[in-house]
Amino acid sequence: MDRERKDTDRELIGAWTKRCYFAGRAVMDSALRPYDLGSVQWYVLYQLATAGPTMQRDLVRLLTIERATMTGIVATLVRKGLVGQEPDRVDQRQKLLRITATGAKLWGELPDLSFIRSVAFDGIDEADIAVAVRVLQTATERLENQLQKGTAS
Amino acid sequence: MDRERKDTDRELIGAWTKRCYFAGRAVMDSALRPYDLGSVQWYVLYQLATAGPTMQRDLVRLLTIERATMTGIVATLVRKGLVGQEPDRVDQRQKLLRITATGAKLWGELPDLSFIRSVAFDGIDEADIAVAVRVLQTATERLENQLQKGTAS
DNA sequence: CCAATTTTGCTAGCTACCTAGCAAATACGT
DNA sequence: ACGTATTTGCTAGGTAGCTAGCAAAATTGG
Repeated sequence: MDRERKDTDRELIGAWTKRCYFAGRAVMDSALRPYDLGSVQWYVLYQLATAGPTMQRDLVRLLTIERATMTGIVATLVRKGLVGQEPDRVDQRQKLLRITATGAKLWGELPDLSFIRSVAFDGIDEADIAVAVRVLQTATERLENQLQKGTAS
Repeated sequence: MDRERKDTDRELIGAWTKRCYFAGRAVMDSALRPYDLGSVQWYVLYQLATAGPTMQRDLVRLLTIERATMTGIVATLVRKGLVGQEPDRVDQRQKLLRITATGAKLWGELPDLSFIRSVAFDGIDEADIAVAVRVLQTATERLENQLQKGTAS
């Protein structure tokens, strides 16, 4: 691999990272559209259906998104009647989320989404995937670190 | 690498792709916030400052986003007075975009953003980056393909 | 030359992300 | 016990993405 190729990959990786993220979301969104569910709404439902009632702030940590973002997603699910939200008994600041009967019924009707991962990665060398994960993880950690420094000023 | 590790990487790559994309955008957004510019607004300005006046629909293809998304971004830049938008002489459907004097002035004041790529990828083996690009590109192409099929039904 | 099709950009309405700043509740240190 | 932190979730306002459907302009095929 010559020098030019190297430079090109460094320039391309950002664009492909973005495009891959949106392509995956597009397939997921399109599979969920008949059920009027977004990709993150699906994930919240998955968590509540699978692990049982969960504190909103724990879900924030699981998804690594901002509290304000979660507020909106939960509000949508509550409005649709799929999720219940009530203050925790002992810590009144926290909200406990719990899937409703309607939510559980919908969850049971949803298609299996594992085909998405298969479509994307079947047949790709597992070692290559491991390398990709390492690169993405390293870059992410450095960027998040940089953000701390940049914001701290 | 054992079987468990393999499965784990396949489960992780989606999450890290998303997180890496948002981490990069966060650093970019934070560098541009003092100038009241978003990351894609920056890219449009970059294109117009570097390559000269450009047709809106060509920019749509360059960025691989939807026409409706571009409409909004251009509207914002026009509202801020940084970009001019006028119908093309020969094809009245198309809009020609051109950086304004104000836009060019702002462009001249913007900081160099190449530090972002350096922070993220300096010191990472170029061969690993190449592998990551290949994995992301392959997955993206397959997912975009799948979307065609899923939508065509 | 004209009808049908394609291209382009728009609006409306949605998801999902963010920051900034607020208020209430809890935790902590003296 | 009490004042100061910190934690949690909220609102407001902005960016960037999407689909669906419209209207105008251009292209294409008979």
